[in-house]
Amino acid sequence: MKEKLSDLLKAVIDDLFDRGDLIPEIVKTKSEVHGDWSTNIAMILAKELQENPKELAKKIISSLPDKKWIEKVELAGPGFINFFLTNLANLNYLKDLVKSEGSFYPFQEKTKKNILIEYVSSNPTGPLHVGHGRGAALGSSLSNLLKKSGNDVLQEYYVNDQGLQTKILADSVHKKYLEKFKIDTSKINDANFYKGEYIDELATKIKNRENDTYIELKDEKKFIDLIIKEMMKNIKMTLEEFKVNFDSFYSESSLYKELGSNQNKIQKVLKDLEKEYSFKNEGAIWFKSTQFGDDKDRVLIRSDDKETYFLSDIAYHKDKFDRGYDEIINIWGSDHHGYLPRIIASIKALKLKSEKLKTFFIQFVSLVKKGQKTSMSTRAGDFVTLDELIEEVGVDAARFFYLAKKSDQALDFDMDLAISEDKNNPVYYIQYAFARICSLEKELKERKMNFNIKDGINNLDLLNKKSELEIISFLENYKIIIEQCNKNYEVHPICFYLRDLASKFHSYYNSEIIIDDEENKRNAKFTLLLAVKKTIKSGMDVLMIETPEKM
RNA sequence: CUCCUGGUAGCUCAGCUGGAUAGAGCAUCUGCCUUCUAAGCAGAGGGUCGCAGGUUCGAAUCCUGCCCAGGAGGCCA
Repeated sequence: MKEKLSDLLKAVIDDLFDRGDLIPEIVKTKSEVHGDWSTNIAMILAKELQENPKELAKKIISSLPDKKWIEKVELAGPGFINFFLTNLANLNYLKDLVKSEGSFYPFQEKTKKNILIEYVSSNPTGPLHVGHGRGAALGSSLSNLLKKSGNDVLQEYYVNDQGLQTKILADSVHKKYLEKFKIDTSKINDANFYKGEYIDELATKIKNRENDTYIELKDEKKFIDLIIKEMMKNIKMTLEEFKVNFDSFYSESSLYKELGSNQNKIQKVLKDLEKEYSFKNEGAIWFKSTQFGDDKDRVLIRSDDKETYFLSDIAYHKDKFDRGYDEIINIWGSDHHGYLPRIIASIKALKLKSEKLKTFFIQFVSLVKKGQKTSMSTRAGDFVTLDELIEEVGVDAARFFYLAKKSDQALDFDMDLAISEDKNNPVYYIQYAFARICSLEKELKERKMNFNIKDGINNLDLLNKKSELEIISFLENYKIIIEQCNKNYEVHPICFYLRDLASKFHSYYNSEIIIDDEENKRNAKFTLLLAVKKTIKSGMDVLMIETPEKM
């Protein structure tokens, strides 16, 4: 409908003002006194043409061709043009929705994009915690959204299996491992070792499986690889449980592999940068990132000749660009925001198109229980790992609560609310709406009545109560929300929309007998409910949250 | 000190790419189950959109300054 109105207006504006390039903004009205759709185009033009907006609006309105689907057009307020459509026209969206085969999704991108999205990428030095969960939920749902909209999406996890932290991890496990053989480890300085229970568990596991093979570390690299592999195994299990499916795990250490001609991806990128944008100072090699807007220059090779994490990350980003994506999305924890300028600087220095890179930041998560924020420390009783959170509140609630808030805002995760099984909990509230519709369909069958969609579609005009017209109109908002989400790379509006839709349904359910004695009306009502059901399913599918048929 | 995020109802948050009377939910108060799931619904009260300026026909939304909260500023990752 929006498109039809937009085309209509565009033609008129081109005619009157020779401004066919102007795309009029058409919005759904908030109040019915303003009609169904509205545009502020007259006020926009007024500014440009230095004319009275009301006069312009009048001119536009009188030039609009008569259409049978438009009931009336009104000039309102300072120059709004409000469109009132016929009830029949307002049913078009609903009809298309109901007729759609299988699952429903209202939006397709005009030009398909090839997108790489990287998220979670937590260091394999510990299990995923509740902070990672937020990135996991957002990244997977966003990927899903973009995919459904017709893009090719590759989801990638960057594994930091290289460098100091991995060595500390391996040493931490090794110490515990030695202790299993009653070997004296008191001389080992474990001040910065990882301490969690998982370290001990891993040591036990390795002892049980490999026996005393690693008491003497002849091949440290092999031991580190083994540890990382085990850590990643657990992380992958958690992700799978959380419905997060990566297409690719990109290992940092693979960047160090020789490509032939005695060079790896890191050395190659270093060479590129050294040509113009590097200098030596105090034994280290620096990148002149200040030339590209960074606050200070950054070290690429430390004075002990080791590569910095930054350098390998440049190589990683270069590789992402080389793989030929139209868009490269990073979802990072907000504590990395200061890191972005130097990455952008490196991309520019390598003469790559930095606009392709979109980085989104996720703010911190704190858990709230009985009104108290629980600290993120590993103290007993605190829920710190994602596994524990899932066990406590379930996958559905966890995903919803993560997703229901703008990601660049700090999240207070209300555990008690997430567990509650009543209308206070939006997840249950939405799922309950879906289950209620399913239950009605079941009840209909039990009463030996069947639902005839064709008949329902033909009798939709019988739905003329205020509550019915409101739902019919609101269904179309879903399409607008989905479009907006694609444009802004966000999913939280879907959560809010689904809650509102569920609310409108529950209200309708309470005010109307759905299983109407009158057959035509009954079919029309069930057609409307089918549309609600399909829309809830569609939204929940994007979020990857279950919609049980019975609760 | 510099740079990011944010500050909207008692609480948790939408709205922020400028538009019509600022929206939800929770909590509070009042009603609704012999009727398709009360895991629900209807109604009421509740606001200097942090503060002060500016831009304009119009500002919660954009700009500037200030206040408050959280975060970031390693040859760590």
